[in-house]
Amino acid sequence: MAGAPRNTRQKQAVYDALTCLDHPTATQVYDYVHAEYPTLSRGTVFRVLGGFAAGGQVRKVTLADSDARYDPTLAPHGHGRCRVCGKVFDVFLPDFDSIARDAVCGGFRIDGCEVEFTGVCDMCSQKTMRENANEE
Amino acid sequence: MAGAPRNTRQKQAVYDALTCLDHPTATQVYDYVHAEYPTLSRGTVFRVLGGFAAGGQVRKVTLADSDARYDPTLAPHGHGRCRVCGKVFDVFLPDFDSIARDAVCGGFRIDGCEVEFTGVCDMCSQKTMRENANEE
DNA sequence: CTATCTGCAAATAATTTGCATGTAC
DNA sequence: GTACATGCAAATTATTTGCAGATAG
Repeated sequence: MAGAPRNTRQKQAVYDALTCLDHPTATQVYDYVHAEYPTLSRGTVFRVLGGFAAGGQVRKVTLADSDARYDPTLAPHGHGRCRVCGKVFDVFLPDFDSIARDAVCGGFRIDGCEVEFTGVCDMCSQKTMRENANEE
Repeated sequence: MAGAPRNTRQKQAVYDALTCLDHPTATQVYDYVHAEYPTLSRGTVFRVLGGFAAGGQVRKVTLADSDARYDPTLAPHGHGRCRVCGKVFDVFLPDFDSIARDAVCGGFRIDGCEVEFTGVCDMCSQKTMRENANEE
């Protein structure tokens, strides 16, 4: 049988990066931790993140038009992504679980649900309005 | 300004593949069309699929733990993915649009919503039940 | 004709993996 | 001391791109 995972400086650094950064990709995590630990390698970052995801300590989030992101927030929630600047937001749905309940369909036993909203964030839509005003 | 897209044998073959295959990845489309047109290249498949997606003729669907898939069904719907066999199902939600309405949050202007359910499909859960029965 | 499209091959870029060494416990 | 973890580099794989020649309209 497999032994217990061990606590290492590298795992701690990767986890810390997840809480400091905002829905980072593996590469963004690597850049962050590599600045502090120059020998911490890409392979380790991917392995550690994969281990966290498999162990349920973090959620691996796959959104359209971007690499996999890692999210330390475990409470059920969806994500919004700004089509303009790419920023990712947590979206806490008022009645998340009912979405799955309503969608049950013949024989498919649902045990998870990911929701992604695309749109334009506040900052980007204001910037667009300003630019349109200048053109007229 | 850009001229109108042209109709080519290659585009037709790629679109046909989308309707024959079931939520295929670009590589699955390539394998399919390449069998009939041995010179049709990977680059063309990716370019054609990207063009279809940009033009709104097909939906590019990004699910967890798999490459991008392409879906010719344009009516709003979500997707279910079997964790065991990987099969992808269309899931027509009873009140899809209300999900987005309920989730509006400060300043983020939602214009699209993707929903992915994970679970176990009918065939795989029956197989599991059979295997458990044999062990006892 | 000519702008768009395609084939091909090379370039990117994310992620995975093998293996020898390091280290948590 | 031993099993798990890391560093490094090479391998894999999806996707993109540059460019010269083909072709739709």
